[in-house]
Amino acid sequence: MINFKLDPKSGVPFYRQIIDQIRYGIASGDLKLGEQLPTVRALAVQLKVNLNTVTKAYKELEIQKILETQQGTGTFIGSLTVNISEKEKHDKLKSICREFMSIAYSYGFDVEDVIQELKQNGGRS
Amino acid sequence: MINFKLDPKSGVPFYRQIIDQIRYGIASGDLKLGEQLPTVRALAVQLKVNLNTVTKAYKELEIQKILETQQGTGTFIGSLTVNISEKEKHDKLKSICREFMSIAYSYGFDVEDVIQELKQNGGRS
DNA sequence: CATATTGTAATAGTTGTATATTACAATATG
DNA sequence: CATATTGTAATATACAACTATTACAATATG
Repeated sequence: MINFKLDPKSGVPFYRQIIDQIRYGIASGDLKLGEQLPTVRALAVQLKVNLNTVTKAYKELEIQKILETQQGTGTFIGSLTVNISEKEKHDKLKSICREFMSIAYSYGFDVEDVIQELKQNGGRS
Repeated sequence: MINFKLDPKSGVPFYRQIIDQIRYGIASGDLKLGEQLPTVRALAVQLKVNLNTVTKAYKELEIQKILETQQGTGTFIGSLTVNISEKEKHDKLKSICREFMSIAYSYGFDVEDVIQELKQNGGRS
């Protein structure tokens, strides 16, 4: 199961964030074939977004055969193997890091400060 | 000087990508105080986006005192100083990093991945 | 069978993003 | 001074994203 998390500051549409997290979850083996995802209503409540937003994400993945849905039952991981290219992964990492540093910089931190902190506490503190 | 690049697939608005790249550039030492940025028109042409889009990015950074602009002359990296106490600063850094990593985790990236990326694009100068 | 649960659909309204276009204002340059 | 260059402003248009709301359809459950 994924620990879904939305970042409102990222500029990335919510439904895209949901889609990506599911895709990355499958690709990394974190989500397995047949596993049930949260219901559209449950995830909407959890993420504090509208029902339609979750629905849009699930539906797009269903069209891509990545998810399988059954009305009245739920939404499940389909059998389609998800491959995420190294380039796409790297682009995503870059995008996340840029946003990270953009925020960090606004508090006066530079890359070294952040690296130092991450090395020390692993972001857990 | 930054090698600006937009990723239309990322979902991040163009103007936000421009902002992030500039802030990242400063935080990584790639952009130095007083350095001139491309003119709004030049960057618009280079990135193949509308003049207004670049303007929006520059203007927001100007409001935040990160850039300084002079009509007829150009746009330059300003001197943003942040004054908060050391303890407050460190607490902030910790909380930012925690937030960073929780998002990175949801995409399957770990601390090492992030550190690696930050080192790559920050240690270049 | 009755009811709850799950996904689906449709409509309307608001906000944000980006484009195109035109024009003006301030500064630099010859 | 004349002109080019740079940032600024204003308007209109189109589309995407998100929300709110209501209702329906298919399946599961007691």
